[in-house]
Amino acid sequence: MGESMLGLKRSHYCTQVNESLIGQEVVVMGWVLKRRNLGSLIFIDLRDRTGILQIVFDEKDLNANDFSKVESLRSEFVIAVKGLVRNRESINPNLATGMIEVVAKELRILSEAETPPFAIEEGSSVKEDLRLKYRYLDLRRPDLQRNLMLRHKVAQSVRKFLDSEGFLEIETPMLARSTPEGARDYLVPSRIHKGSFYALPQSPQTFKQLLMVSGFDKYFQIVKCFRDEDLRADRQPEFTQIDMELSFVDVDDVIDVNERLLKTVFKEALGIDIPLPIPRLTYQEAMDRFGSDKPDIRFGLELVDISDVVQDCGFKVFEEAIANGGSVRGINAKNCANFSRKQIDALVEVGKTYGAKGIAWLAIGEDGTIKSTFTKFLSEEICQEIIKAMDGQKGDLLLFCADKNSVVYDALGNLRLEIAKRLNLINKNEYSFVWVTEFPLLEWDEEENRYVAKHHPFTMPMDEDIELLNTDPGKVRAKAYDICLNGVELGGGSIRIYRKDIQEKMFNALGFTKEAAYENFGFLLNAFKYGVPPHGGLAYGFDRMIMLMTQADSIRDVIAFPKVKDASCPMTDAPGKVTEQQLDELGLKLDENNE
RNA sequence: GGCCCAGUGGCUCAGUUGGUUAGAGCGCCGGCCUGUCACGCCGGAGGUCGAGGGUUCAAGUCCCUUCUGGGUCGCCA
Repeated sequence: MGESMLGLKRSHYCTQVNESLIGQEVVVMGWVLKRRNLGSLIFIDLRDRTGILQIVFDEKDLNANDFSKVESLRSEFVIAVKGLVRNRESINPNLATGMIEVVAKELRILSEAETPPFAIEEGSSVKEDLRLKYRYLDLRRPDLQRNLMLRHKVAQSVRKFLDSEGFLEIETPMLARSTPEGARDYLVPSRIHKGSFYALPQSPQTFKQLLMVSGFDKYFQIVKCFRDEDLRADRQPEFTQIDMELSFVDVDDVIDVNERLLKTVFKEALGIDIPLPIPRLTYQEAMDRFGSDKPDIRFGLELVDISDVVQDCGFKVFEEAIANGGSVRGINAKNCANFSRKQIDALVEVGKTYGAKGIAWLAIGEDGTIKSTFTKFLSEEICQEIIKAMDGQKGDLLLFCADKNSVVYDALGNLRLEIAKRLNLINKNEYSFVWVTEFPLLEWDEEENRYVAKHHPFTMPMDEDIELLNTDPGKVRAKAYDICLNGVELGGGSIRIYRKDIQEKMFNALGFTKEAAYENFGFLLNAFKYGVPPHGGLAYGFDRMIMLMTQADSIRDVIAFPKVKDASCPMTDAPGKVTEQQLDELGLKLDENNE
């Protein structure tokens, strides 16, 4: 920005103006946040990305022409001010620059502004669609500016740490190949190869493995990924991963470098000290205790398996669930026996949302009397055994789910979160990390009637489970791990298969023929013929990480230009129609319904 | 695709069992004001109550349809 164009050159950001500059001349530039017009004395709060600075315009210091320019100032005008820094007559303790002000000698209106459609101030509750339509204004809000500045800081911290550990940042293609398994791909039609499509990557997974084959040894990338699935508060169709891969490593090596990465980044960006080592739970432990593979361990309310106690209790719902291979588990909502019937029904509804046919409950009154939906089917003795197993005390509310295990975990795991929310058991300022390890390698897909990879088809089974691939694939545990923070899956990864014989067993278990495997992953399988190091890696959801660090309610608050729920952009109106000519060039035709 | 919630001046909201001319705060416009910082004081403009249909003597309010946004389940290896 040359002096010739503006006539002035900025000397300081707003909050760089401080008491050490008193008596000196400064030039500041920014947006008019507020004006307070006292007649022949006008105050302006000037805003830039660093904060707010008060400017004073005194009629007696300026000529009439200049002062009428000051009177014309409105919110969001962009101005340049040259003036002297001085102490304020009355200080404002709520402002970082509240001790001083700039008394203006010269004003340039660089740009006028219409009245914005909503007030640009922190914490104002403006509706989401309006904010996103005028995202460039929304982004002027100090909270969003802070979020994006923290995002920058974290990205730099990650780069610095990984560089110091010998990682190389290498870019991988955005125009890639569609692969089966996993999320729906965003497709990009090829003009040259009519009828063929690129896919935007769901992750750089195969490319980073190929980089290991090439010998790059330690790779990372902060990279956009794309998944054409429905959106959520914490899910966008395009999002950013911190992606990494290392050669000559096993599970503990990947965990070690990532624990140090997290510790460094949280220290540098937030000043928070993460104690190492981060606790670990196996997948099975996480499910049994918390009903979730991304457990929030900031509070108790753990699940208790009472299947042994109730397997012959006489209550059909419980007995049948166990007989069908499921279980009966419960959680003890401490001191919630006084919940109203309506409150309890609401909890039951939560369970039903997650597939439970019902939630049985038992309330132990302060006087020891028991209110329950199901004890009438039980003997007094079994009833007492259940209470004992649940550590039920006077005032407690016990909630039970009986079903196949996946439903029991899901229903109680989410009920646990709901109860914690209602009882305010969660300390918002606590950052509780946990590794979840030993994930199942495969899970049964009811629709496709076959096993599918829980992580991806290149995930290494645990050494002691490899033989099970042939005999009992569902029992095979993988060298796969997730890092969870406060009940959110922050990242995940695995050690990859680098041995041909194991990869063949894996494809076999997945029901892939050799031909199908080569059809989809031939380039990777071919590469593995030429000397592949043992390798593994991990990828973080970068947006989610920033969301947790900023305690934002939505992932949209940490992304500059996010999409709304239907994956469109209210500001640019993307996605949009294209011309006939564009379609012709691509060899595409829309059907009548979509023209 | 299912379910839940919300749409009332520019913004955020109130609006009773359906009942005169639909209100408030902020913002905006004009005037006054030399120490404000949520400046103050005076005056003013601004609404087909998301849209369409229905019930009714009468609809912001009740019913149906639809649109928009948010949340969630399915989905997301």
